[in-house]
Amino acid sequence: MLAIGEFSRLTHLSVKTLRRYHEAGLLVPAAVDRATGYRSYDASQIPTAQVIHRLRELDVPLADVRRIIESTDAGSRAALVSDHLARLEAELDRTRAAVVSLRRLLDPDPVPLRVELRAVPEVTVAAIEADVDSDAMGAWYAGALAELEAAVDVRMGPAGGVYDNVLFEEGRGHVMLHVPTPDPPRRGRVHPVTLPPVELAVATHVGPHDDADVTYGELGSWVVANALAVSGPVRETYLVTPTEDPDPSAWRTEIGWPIFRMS
Amino acid sequence: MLAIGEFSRLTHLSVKTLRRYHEAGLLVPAAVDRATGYRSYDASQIPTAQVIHRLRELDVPLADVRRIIESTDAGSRAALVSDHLARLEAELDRTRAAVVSLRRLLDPDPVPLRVELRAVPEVTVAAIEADVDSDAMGAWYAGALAELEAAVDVRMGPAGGVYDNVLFEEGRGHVMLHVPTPDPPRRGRVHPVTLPPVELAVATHVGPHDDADVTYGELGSWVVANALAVSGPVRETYLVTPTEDPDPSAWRTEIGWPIFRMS
DNA sequence: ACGGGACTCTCCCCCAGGGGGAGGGGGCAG
DNA sequence: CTGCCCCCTCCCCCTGGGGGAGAGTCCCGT
Repeated sequence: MLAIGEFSRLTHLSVKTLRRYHEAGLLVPAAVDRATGYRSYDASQIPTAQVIHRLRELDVPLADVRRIIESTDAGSRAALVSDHLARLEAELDRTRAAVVSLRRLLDPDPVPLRVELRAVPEVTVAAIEADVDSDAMGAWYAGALAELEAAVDVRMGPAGGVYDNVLFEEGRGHVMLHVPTPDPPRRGRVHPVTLPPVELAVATHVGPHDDADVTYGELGSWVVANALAVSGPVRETYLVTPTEDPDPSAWRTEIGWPIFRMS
Repeated sequence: MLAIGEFSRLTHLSVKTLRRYHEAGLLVPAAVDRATGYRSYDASQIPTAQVIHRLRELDVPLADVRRIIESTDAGSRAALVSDHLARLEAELDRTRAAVVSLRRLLDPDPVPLRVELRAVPEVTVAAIEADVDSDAMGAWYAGALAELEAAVDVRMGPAGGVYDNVLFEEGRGHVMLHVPTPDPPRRGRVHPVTLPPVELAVATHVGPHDDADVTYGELGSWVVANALAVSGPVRETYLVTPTEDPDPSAWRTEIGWPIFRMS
């Protein structure tokens, strides 16, 4: 049996950290002296400690580490681990996108943005709606688009989306994905929605959605500079989507902000 | 001029976060109403906000973000940014190493460790010593090894290291890198050191140093199982180093733990 | 049997980088 | 004038630790 200090030396985990893992139920000492509170570890706990160490290096939250450690079944453990590796992959993608976007932002001569005013009439579409966390948007978008495409026979134009502003302010909000079609069906999550007419300031965003906020910002500057004001949820139109071109740099999204004139 | 809520919508930064950035001096509103405390932002601050957003996505600390934002010179700004990108690269390397090591740890049939007891006589070597943070170890090791190799003409064996145990417990400790040579010189940081004789439990670690702690743990288990105890700093011997083979999976390090018999 | 030093215990405060919510003032339209 | 929405500050919460105080324990040597 090993005292906490020896166990610390053997695992390269600090004494503080070992105590915290005990408290969290992650790595419970093989024995705790009732009288003194002294923790005793068994040498057989060293491999577990090292798995925890590796998972923490990968920024796996302690709660998830516990799930992995406690899963006795090798299969479910492997599944949990590969879940997290997939999460790391996704994070890496986001990091790459942020680097690309940062370079563009620091580019000394930026591409000027073209903004167009457009009056959009009332239209009835097939839509799917939900309240979504912004970090779950990617998955929701893919699923909803697939369901819409399966439910709609005749498409009369590109798909679009309507995004509540609180989504961007608070990370969660009402979103709607829609496809224009005659006589929209009502099947599964798909149902008809009538979009009200609006006047939009429209700019086209080229590239992956990760840096759409840059176009949002430029659009916002333009709106402010032209003495207009924003009212209501953002409308997006997907001109080129992953379905049509797998290369993210080819994607084209129209971003339309409902405006009214500040008289 | 924009109220904080509008600015939030335009930049996709939450109101809370904007206030925090104001407090941190990162993004100071163009005007603050003396009487009410209301913050007003100018549309020209949107690009700055987006650069900050990107840098935070890359986990750049707020203090460093401030340095980047405040550097008016485009050259020094680019240098600061690429510093952080290099840091991200290094972190990515560590993540990759952790993934590899994790897979090995979860491997159902692990490679058994061979441990050898070895009596090491007193020896006088050319050495460089320092107190080092464990996250600065890599850089320190490379620099010290280069200086040692330049200072020593005749090498009588592979280089070695002596590592204080507190380095692993507290993340900082005394370390020594040494090369056996006749008549050790005294030049720059290099000076002669006489290493006392010890009895070592020795195991060979194959692969990059990132998962050396796994071998440490196995060695520790063996030492405990054989009713021995550890005393004194760890000794390492570098049999195959990056100098000899650039492939990390070919590196070989002997890890030796000074022991004494618990009679 | 008794020091003394090394070890361990709990408890509290600190950090970054935010989020949640309370409680109170400001501004504008109906 | 009265809602209602916006904004303010202030405080506590989260994760995953680190630092240090003050007190109790263990064990070795004498």
